[in-house]
Amino acid sequence: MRKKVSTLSDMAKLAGVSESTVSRALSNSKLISVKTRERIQALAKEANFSVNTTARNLRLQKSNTIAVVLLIHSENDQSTTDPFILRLLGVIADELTRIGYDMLLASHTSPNENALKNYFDSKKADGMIVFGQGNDPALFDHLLNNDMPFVVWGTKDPHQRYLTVGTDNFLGGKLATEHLINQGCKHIAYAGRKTIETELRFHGYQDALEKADLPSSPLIDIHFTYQDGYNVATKLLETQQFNFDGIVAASDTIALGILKAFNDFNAEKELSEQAKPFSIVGYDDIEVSKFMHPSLTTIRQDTYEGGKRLVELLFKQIHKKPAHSVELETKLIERGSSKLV
Amino acid sequence: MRKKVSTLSDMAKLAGVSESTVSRALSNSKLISVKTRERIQALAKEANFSVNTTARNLRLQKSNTIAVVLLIHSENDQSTTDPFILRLLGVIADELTRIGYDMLLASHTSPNENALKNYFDSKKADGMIVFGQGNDPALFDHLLNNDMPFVVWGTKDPHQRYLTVGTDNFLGGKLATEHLINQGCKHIAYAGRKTIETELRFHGYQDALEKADLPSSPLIDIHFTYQDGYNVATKLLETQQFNFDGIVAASDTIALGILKAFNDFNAEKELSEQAKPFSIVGYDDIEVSKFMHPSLTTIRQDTYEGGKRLVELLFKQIHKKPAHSVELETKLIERGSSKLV
DNA sequence: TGTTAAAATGCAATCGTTTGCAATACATTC
DNA sequence: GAATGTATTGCAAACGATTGCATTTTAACA
Repeated sequence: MRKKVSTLSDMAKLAGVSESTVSRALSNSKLISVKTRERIQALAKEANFSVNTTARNLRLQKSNTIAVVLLIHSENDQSTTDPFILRLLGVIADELTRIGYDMLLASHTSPNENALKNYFDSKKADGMIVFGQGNDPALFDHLLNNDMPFVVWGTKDPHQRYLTVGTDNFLGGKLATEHLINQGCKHIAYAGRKTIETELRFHGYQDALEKADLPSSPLIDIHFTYQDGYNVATKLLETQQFNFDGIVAASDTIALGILKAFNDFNAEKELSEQAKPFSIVGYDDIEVSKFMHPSLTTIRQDTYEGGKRLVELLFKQIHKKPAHSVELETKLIERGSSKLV
Repeated sequence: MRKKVSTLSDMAKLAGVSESTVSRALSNSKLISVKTRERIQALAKEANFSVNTTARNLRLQKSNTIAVVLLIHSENDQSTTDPFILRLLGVIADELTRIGYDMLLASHTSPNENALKNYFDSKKADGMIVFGQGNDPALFDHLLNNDMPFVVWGTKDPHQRYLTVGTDNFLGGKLATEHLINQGCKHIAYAGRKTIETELRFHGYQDALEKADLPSSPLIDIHFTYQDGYNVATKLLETQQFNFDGIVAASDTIALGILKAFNDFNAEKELSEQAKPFSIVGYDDIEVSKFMHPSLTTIRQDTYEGGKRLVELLFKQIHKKPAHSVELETKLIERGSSKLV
């Protein structure tokens, strides 16, 4: 095997020209004659040479990398487990790969301004996509003040100065609830948590009930996981506190957990002791929801569209073009789980 | 706002010392007196300074980054959709973050040796974790020959010289099949594809049947998605070719797709026309499998353990320590879906 | 063939760190 | 106070690419 050529200067020697010429030839500059350009490109391919991105980035003062940051706010906030978030990450990865950018994935447990800012200061990333708005509205101010490009997945709020991509959570909560009302449900509960990102879903739920003159129950506090949905619902069932004919779940995972708890519970009971069926609507439309039996009625948050828009919006900022938060279509997907009563 | 200090030289001026001193102080070198060291560190914190990683990496000839590469072999091989892979990615991201490394995520549609090698040549990554062994055994040779550290998720094979982490696919297929046999199934089908990674599952299936003197059917070709499981099964049901009392599915997604097809089919038919129930075992144990009704019997591939081992094994290589492929525990998780007959 | 403009190439500075070595400061001892 | 040794610090050369400007080559024309 020939001595490996790993730098521009190696290539220069190999081709008998200067480093500048090689550099220009490889970037297809028309300063270089077509003949030498092609010759050098062929040579590079043959020698299996590719420029050192680190050096290149240093010189160009950019990183060609987008940081995707998961802000973890509590023990139970397992973003790296959530199928919806994971799917969204997959889409983003595809998008970034497509346009030639690298994706840097990191999760932060106790996020602070500097941790985020550091991605830019240390020139690790040219832009950032953040999951988890959290409860610290000042968290993003540092970034904003130094105009570092970033987008947040989540709810748009007039008070926030940063850009977001997400569905209309108020509308989502409302659509879900209205649907259950139309199905004839009278005692509708809301299962989930009140995070900044999802609080509006709960308000949408309350609003719909109010307009229909139906009572709203206090929120059933459940983390966004299958397991917690299952645990909490099981407890309610066992203590006979599970007396709803409709449930609005803050995520599909929660909804599926609850459904499972219900099925398991009834499976072990005599007919007389069984809990009564109920209708349920989820949120997200993760892929598996369609394949449950009964399939899950839910509010779709289109992951493909969402991922694309996040990237698109981020690059608008990077290129200093005008940009506005986007609200994805917020749509009820009607399936089997809401026809159980 | 004071002029922002963004380089070592800025810091040097600020502190009234040389760049070298700042550099050493920040890396806690004992060459620098404790007093100035602390002073400078405080100053850096206050000025919100952090070293430029790009420059640092160039100088140190490393990237502090691990590339995670998804090799996509066909249109239908949607790794970025697969819940099992996505979950594994989440674990890896957590692990890498924990030890202070960045994770670079990329998918490649038409992988070739150079595309992979390029991550090292261009100094983008110090190591690589690969998903998708594919059908080109020579694909990794370039990497091996230039001893670039990488690990592959998948099946261990004596012919392969590279390191892998994964379950014992032969055993997995066998356990799944034996379990169905023990449940009394007589006509057991295998649903999935024959990729390098999973071919052994099929052989395990065949082996178990052979040992039990039962006939094996030809493989039902299904891509590793819910949807394809659903589509193919539906077609079989409609053409009355669905006459198995047991199915070994090559993934949980396939299994769930099939179950759904079955449920949907029977829901629209008269009792007399309904397809007969069957037992089914999946593969992976994705989280949702536990929350199906009936819950899915499956072969667990522990994602947490798997992710940790991948990272661990990779770093053994990076640090030039002896390393061997690891085979994760391959275990049948018995649940409801295999007691249907 | 000589002159001039245009095309192609090369020189050298720069991006922000780290680190071997040289240089300075300080403390210690006689 | 001189001499020695030890702690601290600074100088300057890398790391590998890009690019404005200077320089050379080529082409074109008289």
